[in-house]
Amino acid sequence: MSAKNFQPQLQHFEQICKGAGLKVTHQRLEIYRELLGAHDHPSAEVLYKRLEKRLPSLSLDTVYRTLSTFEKLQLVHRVETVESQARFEALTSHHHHFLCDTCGQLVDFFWQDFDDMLLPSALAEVGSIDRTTVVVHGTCAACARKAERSDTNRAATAESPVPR
Amino acid sequence: MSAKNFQPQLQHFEQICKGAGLKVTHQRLEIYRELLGAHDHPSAEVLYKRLEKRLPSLSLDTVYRTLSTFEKLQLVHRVETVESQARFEALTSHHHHFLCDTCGQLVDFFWQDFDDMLLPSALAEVGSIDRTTVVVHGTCAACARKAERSDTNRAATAESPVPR
DNA sequence: GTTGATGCAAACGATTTGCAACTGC
DNA sequence: GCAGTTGCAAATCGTTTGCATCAAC
Repeated sequence: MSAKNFQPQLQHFEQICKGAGLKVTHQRLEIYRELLGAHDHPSAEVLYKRLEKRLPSLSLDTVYRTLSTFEKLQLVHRVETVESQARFEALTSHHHHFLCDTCGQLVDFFWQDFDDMLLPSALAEVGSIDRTTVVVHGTCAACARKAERSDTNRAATAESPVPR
Repeated sequence: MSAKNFQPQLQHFEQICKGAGLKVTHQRLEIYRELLGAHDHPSAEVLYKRLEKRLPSLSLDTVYRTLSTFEKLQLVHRVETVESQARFEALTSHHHHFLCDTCGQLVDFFWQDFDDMLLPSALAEVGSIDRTTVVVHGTCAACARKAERSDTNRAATAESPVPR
């Protein structure tokens, strides 16, 4: 699976930790490495299950605590879903999310035209802005196939204007 | 507070319920009315606290159950935050959210230029799209004032391109 | 009168916390 | 060696569920 080494990212990781006065423990290193190799926005629990093979003594609490720490360090993002379980991703290039409201699958996508836009100027008085994401809700192809019913007008996709 | 009557919306509400074969109970009516008048995206618990003055026998479970029902009926939206508590809003005209990462305050804003955009065509193969929202993360003016430190370069706001 | 809705209490699942043992620096 | 970190167990919090009672149609 994740046979990659991620040398440059891991060096950056160590620098961030040391810069913040945090110890580079085995657990932190492995949790971060796992998240670098994961592209499915795993939850704390999913990460834990994957890691316990490599780190038998690891505890779920540590995964939770470590992810919170990483979030403060801006090493990972907590992803917005509407589920009860939070899901995480290591910081990579800026992207947006398609979220299947049926199965919860998250798909990343890029959207340069959006990233180049100016936000409405009215936001200036609301506060200062850290980051802006688009969340597209819908039904993924697999779920649509499963639910194939008499729904004929479900074809609204990308070549029409943004729905609602 | 919410002395408004919302006659037209409430009639629409009754029609939706009856159309779905659901009884128009006192609780459902009042929960919906409260949400119509609330503009702060209350959580189930907050709604419950506001309503128990008017409906002393109301139970929190009913609020949870009723909100889930409303969501299925597309009468309300569950709002994306990163907190543990879900927050709700009655459906109105389409808008987007500014979310203060410090205090959790949600501010609605409108963005016609965005709503008119075409989504990236690559999304067509991912699935069908129901709705698209922009979530702007940042620090609201009040929190920024409280945290006023030596942060000088916090001025990035609306007239610059979308961050990241 | 039926059927679905409510209130209550108990269960549940995700996340957090206090504390003693441990480990990186 | 010390401060920060971990693992464990217990607590917490939001939310859901089973069931008997109750109210809308």
